[in-house]
Amino acid sequence: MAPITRRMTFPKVVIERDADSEESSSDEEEEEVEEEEEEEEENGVAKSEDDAEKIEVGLNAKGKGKAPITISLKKVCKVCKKPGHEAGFKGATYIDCPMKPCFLCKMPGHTTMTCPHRVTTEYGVVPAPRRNTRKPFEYVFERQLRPSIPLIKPKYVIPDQVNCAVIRYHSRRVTSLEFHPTKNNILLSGDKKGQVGVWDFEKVHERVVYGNIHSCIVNNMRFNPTNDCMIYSASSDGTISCTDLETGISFSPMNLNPDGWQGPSSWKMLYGMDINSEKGLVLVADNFGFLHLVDTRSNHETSNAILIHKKGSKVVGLHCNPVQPDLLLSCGNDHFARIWDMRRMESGSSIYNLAHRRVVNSAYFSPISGTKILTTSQDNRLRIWDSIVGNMDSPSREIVHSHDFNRHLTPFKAEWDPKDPSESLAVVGRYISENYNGAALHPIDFIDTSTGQLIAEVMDPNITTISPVNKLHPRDDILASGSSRSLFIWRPKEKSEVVEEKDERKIVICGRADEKKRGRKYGGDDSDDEAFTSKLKKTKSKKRQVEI
DNA sequence: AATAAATGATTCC
DNA sequence: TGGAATCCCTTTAT
Repeated sequence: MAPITRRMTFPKVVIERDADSEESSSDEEEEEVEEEEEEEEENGVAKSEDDAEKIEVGLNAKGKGKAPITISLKKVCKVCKKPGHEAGFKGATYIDCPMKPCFLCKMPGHTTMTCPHRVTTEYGVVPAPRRNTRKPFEYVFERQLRPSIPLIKPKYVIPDQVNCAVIRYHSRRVTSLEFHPTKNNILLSGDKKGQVGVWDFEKVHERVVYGNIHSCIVNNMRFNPTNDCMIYSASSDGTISCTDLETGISFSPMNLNPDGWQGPSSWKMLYGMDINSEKGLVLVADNFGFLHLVDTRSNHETSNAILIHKKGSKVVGLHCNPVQPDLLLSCGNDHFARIWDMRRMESGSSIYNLAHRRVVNSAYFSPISGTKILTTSQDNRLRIWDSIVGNMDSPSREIVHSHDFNRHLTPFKAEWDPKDPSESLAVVGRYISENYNGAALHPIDFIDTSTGQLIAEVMDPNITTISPVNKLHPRDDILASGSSRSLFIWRPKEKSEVVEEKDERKIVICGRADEKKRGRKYGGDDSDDEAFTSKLKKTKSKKRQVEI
């Protein structure tokens, strides 16, 4: 092995193993340890006989004259740097550092393994006991107020099997998804690089990627309510683009960086965006706390920007109420979601301010009545705010759920199922992994927000990456998810039951324009690959697989 | 196969 | 107040 040849040139090295000895580890030591880590590599499991052991390595003949270098080699937790335990993957199961608060619920005293909120692998298990603030008379009250509430919850149809996919469709990770408002089989996808994809997932191979619409992250996309062919997109390049999907030709009704790059302190980015069709407005919000309005007819900014969140903070989400066009919901990095009356939009005039403990990744009105709000916060909690039953001082329910990653991944956003008449089903990707039959997978969770129950966790052994971006189809039982650079379409399993052995899922593996041609994992060339299953299974990641 | 980089909120000084 | 340091389950390319 390489280390041996390398050591030939080194002076005599003395490695000291003293896992049990009490000695504060200094930074310099750790640097050195890296150098000789191979000694322990072979077996991740602690070998107790190695403790307090001194190893001499090196060439005595050549090392003569030079002073031996002594290296202290201790088994140390990579998280807290303390000896006695180790955090990290053991096979497909992650072992937490016990010195840190729970990675899931953030409370001290236990790890995710023993967390009362831990999601188990069985469907429908209540993740945790949690307070129910609603008294019985409130339920009666709710029934009187909203007699349309179905008495019996409909049975949820969960799209839980990958039906088709485009692998490596985008050149960077997927950041936003949108279904076409009328054409049932068209999915729009935006990525971190600014590209926008249009995919006909019924005819799996029909796909287009437009690369010249934005220069960086596509944060949000909306169809023009009066013209199905046109989309608006908001990007971190500071522009809104209006693009004709047929031709790919676009123009920018708004550009907040007309003078180009003047440094990070002045560069404006657009995040939250929504369209108010009643008022003919595109609403966008930037990374400095401001809301901007663009008239959809003139395609020009209508008024001055309004400060709606803490000055200098990112406003990541905007949502217009589906029933009351005057109501606007915003959320952002100042740890608040805020409700506004569009008729009186001025700084500080929000009707309600919904407090969170961390950044609020998303806030959505419930899709049918618009009376409930679902928020996703980086404190690992989903919250439901019910304007009819509860007041807006505190959420009517908090659901602990793992989604707190804030770099490298697109932020997680829990979204309502637009088809659920009871307005309770929500979908959200999960960050933390679970050992599923020896593979560490990150499922996509379906949660009944009225009970906090995990209704379903969907996953596929071929998808080893996290799926932070998820969208439920407005009419069909279809889930679209963006995982890293790939797109997946899920349908209910029962619909594909006929083909149990012969898997008919369609996967298209495509390269990208700027990708270097080199040996490909998935074999073949950039052409489509229908018989994906066998190939994918051969190449699927082994890194977190354990022998069973 | 090992590693670095991309990248963003938060904390600390 | 602002810049630097820090941070637990990533993903990708080299």
